[in-house]
Amino acid sequence: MSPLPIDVPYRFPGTVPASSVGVGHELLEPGAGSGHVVCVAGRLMLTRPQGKVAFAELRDWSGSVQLFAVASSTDRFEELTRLSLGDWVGVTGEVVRTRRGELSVQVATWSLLAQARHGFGDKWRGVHDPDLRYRQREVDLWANDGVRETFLLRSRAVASVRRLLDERGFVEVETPVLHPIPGGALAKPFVTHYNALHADFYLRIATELHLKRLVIGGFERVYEIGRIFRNEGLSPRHNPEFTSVEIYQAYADYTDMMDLTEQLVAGVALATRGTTRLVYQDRELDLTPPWRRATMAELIEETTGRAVNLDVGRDELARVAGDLGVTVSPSEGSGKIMLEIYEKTTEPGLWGPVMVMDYPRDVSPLARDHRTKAGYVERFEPVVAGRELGNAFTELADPDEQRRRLEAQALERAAGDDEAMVVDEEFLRALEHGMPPTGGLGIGVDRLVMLLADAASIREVLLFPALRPEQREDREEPASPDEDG
RNA sequence: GGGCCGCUAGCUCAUCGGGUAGAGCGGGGGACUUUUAAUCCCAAGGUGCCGGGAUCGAGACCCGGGCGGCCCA
Repeated sequence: MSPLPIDVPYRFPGTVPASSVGVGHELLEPGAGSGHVVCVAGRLMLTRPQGKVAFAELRDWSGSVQLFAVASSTDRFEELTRLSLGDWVGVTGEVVRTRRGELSVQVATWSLLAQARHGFGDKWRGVHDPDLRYRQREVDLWANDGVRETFLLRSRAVASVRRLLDERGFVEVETPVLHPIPGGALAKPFVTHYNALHADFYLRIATELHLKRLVIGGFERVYEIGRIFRNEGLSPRHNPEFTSVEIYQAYADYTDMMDLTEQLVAGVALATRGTTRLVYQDRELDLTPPWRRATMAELIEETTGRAVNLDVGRDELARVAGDLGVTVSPSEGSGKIMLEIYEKTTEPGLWGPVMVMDYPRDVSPLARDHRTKAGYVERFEPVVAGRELGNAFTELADPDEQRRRLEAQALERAAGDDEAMVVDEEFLRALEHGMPPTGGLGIGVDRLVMLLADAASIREVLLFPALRPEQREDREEPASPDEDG
């Protein structure tokens, strides 16, 4: 490429959005000028030089507008026609309509704002290689239609979650990401080292325990939107770091959280898509409240025709699991077997939305015993399109019972379950100060956005999804990081 | 970890019953005073992911590895 003399200005003030240029000029006749001079800036995405005139599509965040340049009236015309696709320019000129009727900015003066040394893929087909799209999202955003709209939708979805919760009197907080012991969920953590404390710490696997401590501290309605880290595999539905919103409401139980779930999800759908009746992966999905509510046992029986519940006993559960092709290890108790049967046979086929209620107690160490059903807890998961969108309980507030549950977890951990919880004395001490009856709800923000954006893969809704580090042959291995001197 | 699919020019993709590689776009040069993925002309651009193997001959076939996608664990 012939290097152009670059004299990039420090600022290019006074621009208007490209998509707004035509506003007020709808009646401009083909071939006519408006007398109205505007500044626009963005990238050149198409160029059509024609000798002594030239056309280009200038695209900015808002959309695009055609640039029209004429050798006799455009500053440095020849230089302008030598620009490459992807170059950033700022132009000043009159709003006109060309003879063919295209509303345009007729360039009078212009500045090169940045050069694009690399292309943005095929100008018609963009880039398709998933690795390239995710690794170089800055390219994907320009090359492929719809990508920026997805992330704009995500931004609006998160904003509407905040607005809906704020309207209901919830207070947004931020709690630590680095935890001395992992807690609040059954998951493997990432480990890091805290130099100042000479101790290993864990990236949080949930925000649950700190938020409950805030309820104990008097935050009766509290929530946190934040990044969660789980040291597990990558898949089209899983990214090791993802975003959750966890919500706690004092004096409420899980039925209240079901109401809140419906209202929240439907509200976000309305705010971002204008409707609660969506299409997800070519299938209708109606998020309009109220959603169906059914127990796990009912749903398993609907799907399999078999009675799967804690009353039938472990041996019978294990037998049914075998019949259904679900493998069970000898160490698993009734609750775990029931959950596995549900997850293997029933959940993937639940299109929903449906509130799946009443989980076995021994797989739910933070939820309160069901008020009428022995062995179960008051817990539900909202399930949409065959996967859980969240998780919610009537929270366990009794410190003695919580200690027993955590000690049981610790035994399972000692027996080799590295997703089991550990006893968190700080949390237990907080519970001893008294937590009122409380409902808690967590929603996976990424999965919610997938539904709204009709995205099949979580990577489509994460700007920079987790990827293996890029192999660079032209670069040495990074030296070990220096200790802070 | 297992199965299936893929990896060819900067991008998107072809090619073939094994005979040493093509197009469009982009980038470079040129023509063009109203284009809309402008058009036309010219030239450049490839260790066919890497490494082995059978073959007179492999990008194609076989084996191993790498990376990616999907499915399963």
